[in-house]
Amino acid sequence: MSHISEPTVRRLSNYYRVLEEVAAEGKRMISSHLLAEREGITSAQVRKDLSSFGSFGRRGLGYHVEHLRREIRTLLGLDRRWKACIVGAGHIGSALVGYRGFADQGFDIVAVFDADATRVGRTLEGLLIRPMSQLDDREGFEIGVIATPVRAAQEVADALVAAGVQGILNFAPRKLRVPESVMLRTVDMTMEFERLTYAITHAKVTAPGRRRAPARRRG
Amino acid sequence: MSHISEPTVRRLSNYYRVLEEVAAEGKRMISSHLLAEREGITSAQVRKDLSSFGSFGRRGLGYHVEHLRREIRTLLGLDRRWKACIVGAGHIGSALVGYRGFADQGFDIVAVFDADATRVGRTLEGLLIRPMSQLDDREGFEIGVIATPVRAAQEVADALVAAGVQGILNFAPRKLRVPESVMLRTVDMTMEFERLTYAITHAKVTAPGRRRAPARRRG
DNA sequence: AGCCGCTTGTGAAAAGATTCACGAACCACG
DNA sequence: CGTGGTTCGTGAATCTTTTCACAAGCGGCT
Repeated sequence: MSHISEPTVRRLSNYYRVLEEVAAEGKRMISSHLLAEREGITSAQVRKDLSSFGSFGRRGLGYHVEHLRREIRTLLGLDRRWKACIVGAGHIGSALVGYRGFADQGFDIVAVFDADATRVGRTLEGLLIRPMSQLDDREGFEIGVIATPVRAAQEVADALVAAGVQGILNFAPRKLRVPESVMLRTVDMTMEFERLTYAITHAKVTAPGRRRAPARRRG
Repeated sequence: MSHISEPTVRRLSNYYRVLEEVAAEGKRMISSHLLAEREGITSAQVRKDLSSFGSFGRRGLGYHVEHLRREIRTLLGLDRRWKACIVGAGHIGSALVGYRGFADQGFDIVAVFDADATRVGRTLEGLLIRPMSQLDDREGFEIGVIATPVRAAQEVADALVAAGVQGILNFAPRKLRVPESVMLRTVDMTMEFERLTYAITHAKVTAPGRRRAPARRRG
């Protein structure tokens, strides 16, 4: 486990998702080939990815679904719960507070802050919207979510850093500056839209050579 | 412009964002070095990316901000408006309908559909929530957004394809199958969370061997 | 004009990621 | 116990992306 690349971590999440499905289907073991087929990648990729963390499979048998699932769970840091707060109670903030997917993966949203005095005092999914002044290091937030307009994002990031968070999930479409010790991920939905319109715009004029899917293995 | 890599398109969006900021600051020209600095990448990367689409800069001067902005705008397909519909009027769907960032980039959400009869008939930001049965090819939607629970996602994708969309933006955490002619982008927020917890979990171990820990400051 | 300080565009080199291919491990079964 | 049918783990090869480094173009100045 000398160094793990970004793509590998992304795929780890995908494998985890597939393993949950496969477990629900009642399978005990799964081969790298089957796992790969579900993800549309090669089996060698699956084995390389997993082997960079340890030797989880058994030759001739494949991977034990439940065991591998638990290993990945631990690798991703999902074997515990995370205490998070959301800053910004607008459209996106509201959606995130209500999004079940987060709680399901160990993400406990325990506070919501907003700079807008007209929102403070109301509740969101039973959670009180509190003023920014109350965002400090006394509650031990581990993760902060930025769901504010872009102009407030850097300021909020600074406040979250001051509050001692270990990681920030930023939904504002701007690169933020945080200390190296604080992990940051920015999810820019506008950018996803742009990547889609780029693909649509350029798909039309592309010759029928090699396009998206790298390999259409089975018919 | 033989073939453009995914990372290049992603960075194109970033450059576009920076150019908007720089234009707002009143600058006329910008060098690859300055552009790179804002993005935390190398200037060679910027030049390579841009030069793969054409020769937009001037030696000795840099890039003309307004001109480059327009070029990228066209490249990304943002020089026109896109007619989109959203399927799923839950938390995420509601947030997307209300999100100004989309309209600002040329994304017109003209319809919202939901399978839940109790939601149909209500309005969201002044937009009527309509039954799935009304999702067909008569309104010429170009882009479909999936904001439904994961179990409905594939079915909705099929319906969107049948309705003739050219691209799908999927917020359900599952890989979907669509014809090659339909562009698909999946945004999995749960995965972003997992990547963040992975980073936090593994950052604590100060990479033994690789590089000397420069910062031993506790955050 | 000629020189200087900059900056782009781009082959070549380096770094990084993916795929190939094969030895080794494993179970089943006679 | 040996043979056959699987499948993992992994070095080597291939493919992709990034970085380097430098010729060529540009404006300004003398």
